[in-house]
Amino acid sequence: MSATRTARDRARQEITLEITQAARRHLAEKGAAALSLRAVARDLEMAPSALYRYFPSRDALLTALIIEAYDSIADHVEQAVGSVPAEEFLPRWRAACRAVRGWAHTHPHEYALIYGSPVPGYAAPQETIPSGSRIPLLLLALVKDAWIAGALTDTPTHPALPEAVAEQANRLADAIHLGDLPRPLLLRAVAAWTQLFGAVSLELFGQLKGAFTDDTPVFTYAVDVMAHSLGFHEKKK
Amino acid sequence: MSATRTARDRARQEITLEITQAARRHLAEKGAAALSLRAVARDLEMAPSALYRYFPSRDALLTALIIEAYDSIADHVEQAVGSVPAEEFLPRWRAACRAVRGWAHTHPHEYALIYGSPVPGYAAPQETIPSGSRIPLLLLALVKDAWIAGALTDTPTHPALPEAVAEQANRLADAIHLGDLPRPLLLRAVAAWTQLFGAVSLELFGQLKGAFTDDTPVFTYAVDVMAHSLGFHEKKK
DNA sequence: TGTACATCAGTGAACGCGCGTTCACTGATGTAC
DNA sequence: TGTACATCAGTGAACGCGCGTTCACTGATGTAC
Repeated sequence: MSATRTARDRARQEITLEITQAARRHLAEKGAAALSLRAVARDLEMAPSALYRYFPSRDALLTALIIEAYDSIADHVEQAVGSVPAEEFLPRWRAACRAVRGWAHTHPHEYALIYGSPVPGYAAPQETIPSGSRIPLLLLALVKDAWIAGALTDTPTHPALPEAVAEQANRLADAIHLGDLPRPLLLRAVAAWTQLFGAVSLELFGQLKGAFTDDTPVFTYAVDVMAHSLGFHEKKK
Repeated sequence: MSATRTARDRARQEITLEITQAARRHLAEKGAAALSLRAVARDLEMAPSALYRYFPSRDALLTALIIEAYDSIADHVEQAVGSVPAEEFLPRWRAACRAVRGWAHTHPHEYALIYGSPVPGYAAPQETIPSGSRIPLLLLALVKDAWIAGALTDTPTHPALPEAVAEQANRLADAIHLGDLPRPLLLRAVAAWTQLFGAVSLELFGQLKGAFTDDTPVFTYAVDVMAHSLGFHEKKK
């Protein structure tokens, strides 16, 4: 029967897991470029050819790791946001940003794999999109929730939206069901997203080296400036 | 005499140039990871070992390319900014941002080399810092000039600067002689810088894929939002 | 429950590739007298 | 100006490395009767 799990099935699942775990360890320690099938096989004391029973190619293994990494950071952010009461919008926003940076710092190579320069000779397949979209969707949802709850200060109307921008904003809003979320707010949320990842990337990739002795307060402040520009604010007591 | 240039000297200089040019071509076509000494040597129809007369190692060649790339983008931005009258601050800002994105689009692999994930096994030496700092310094100078000219609207004071942030801002201002440029303004300029590169990187590295059908107007709008948050504005006629 | 065959995991050797770097060498260019 | 020696560019072979992938194979597990 189809529900019966044979010993083979079970072994297969376990070993697949062991392979991705070993691969993730290599990725974490040396980075994506140093990740080779042979190295993973050595780690597991298998013949290199044995891995081909589990992954059809190195690229397939890479894809699995990319999806894992996206899910790992998204889980981390979700968990951080979830630990703040739902109506505390500003703290939720801060928690999300802090979680992105925190994960990046504890998983630098994984971060580089998904948000750094594309791996040479590797084209990310469609399968990575759902996991890769989780964080931007989460950030947009956070903004939308706050807006619906009436918790944002008046959205700035300046600068006015040129036609072409409004069109792009409408398309995106339709695609991901944002309803009538004000378009300037939507665009600011996208900008906040780009800034968040820009700040983390520049820091992690060494571009900020020398500018500050401690990047943390600067990042935290930048997050608050972003939050402010989105209309988040401290609750009145 | 020391001023005399022998044929050997001249040849050496020319060939060094040919090597970096060939290397840059490889970099532009296939990316940094595919850049090998042997491939460059093949291109120039030299023995691979001959390159060691010009560069002590592959890493030295990479360093040369990194510096070239930083200088290339900085030249491009400087030229774009320079072609706008000095007192037109908002147009200058827009020109700078557009130039960064434009260069990134025409030189994607070079952009990835300098602003993407660090090349595995390669640690950027100190020598790259002066060239790498040119753009941030240029952006900060632009903001400072506008401020000195009194061309910015009142700098927002909210959110207030926590002590730790003020300290970092002061250090940076001292280090690069920004005088009494208001600290919130300075920090917003840094944030604008991170957003600029964040937007370009996310777009170039494929994270925005699917969100918009045309990224240009969205980018342009984001630049104007940034400019607005820095106090840039259209001149009154 | 027992047997015959099909499926599948894993092995080990091999292929063909490209890489950075070293080394002893040849021959041309530069320099001191 | 001419000669003797030193410097340096470039060659070609070699070293040692690691990689992804293929293939014919053995032996264990699963399945149909």
